[in-house]
Amino acid sequence: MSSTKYIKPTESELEILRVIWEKESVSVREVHEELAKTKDVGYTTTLKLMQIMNEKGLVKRDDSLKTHYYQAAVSKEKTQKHLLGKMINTLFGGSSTELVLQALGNHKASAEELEEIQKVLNNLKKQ
Amino acid sequence: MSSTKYIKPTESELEILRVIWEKESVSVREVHEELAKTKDVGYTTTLKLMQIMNEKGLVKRDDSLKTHYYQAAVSKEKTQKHLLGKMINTLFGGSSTELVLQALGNHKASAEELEEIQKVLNNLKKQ
DNA sequence: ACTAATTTACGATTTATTTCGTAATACAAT
DNA sequence: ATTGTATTACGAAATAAATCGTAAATTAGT
Repeated sequence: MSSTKYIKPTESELEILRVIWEKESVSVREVHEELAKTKDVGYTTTLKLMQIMNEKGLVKRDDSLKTHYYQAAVSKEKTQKHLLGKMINTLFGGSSTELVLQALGNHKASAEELEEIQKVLNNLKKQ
Repeated sequence: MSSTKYIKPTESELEILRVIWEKESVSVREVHEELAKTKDVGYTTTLKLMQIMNEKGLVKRDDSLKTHYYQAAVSKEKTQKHLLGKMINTLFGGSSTELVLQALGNHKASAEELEEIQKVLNNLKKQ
């Protein structure tokens, strides 16, 4: 029954989520300041997007004070999982292995990272 | 100089590309037939999208005959690489390892697939 | 040549997303 | 209280993406 239908964040919403995930609770100004570092965008644009995200249920808002504070309502992990799953299906014919091989092939990982992957691999092999 | 600026396919364009990548050369009808299996969409919609994709340079078109034939102008591998890279950056903080771990954790792979991954991993370790 | 069937071209509409201006509101400082 | 400053609310405009109807063109069958 849980009816937790997944809401796919748009590109801009994702940018905002990334900032929010970094902190516990943020004001629009803080998010905007962060976005403005890499992007030329107006304050009210950020505000509007965050309002929309609130309506969609992507974030939660505490409006008890003048300055509203926002928190993520969707976890980074769940979102990653969903979008990754979608990509696997639409772009890698449903094969996570294909994606993993592609990712390993094209981006260099450190020795430590390789060990981490090895561990996960070992665990999977046991089963 | 090659000025091959990467064009990001939209969702619908990607659906079409997937069909085209399967075959060498396809007509709009073939693509549409394929899409219609999973999606309720009109023929002219598919046609229009393919025309747009042609303008964008995502596909090439042979219009020497009445029925036009389309080929992919962007390879599956390059597209995968680009979109994957983008996702790693925007969603996994630039760490391909994080993505790999997430992918391995959430989708079950067969023993053969695990071996394939192991091989790649071994190669990477050597270097 | 005529008709029917299929295809492409064109353009309009709809829907989603992004953007921002202006007004209203709340608070702080004086 | 009045003024200034920062914030939110609202709505509209701009842009991008997806959809489809209708007309024109091409080909095949008769």
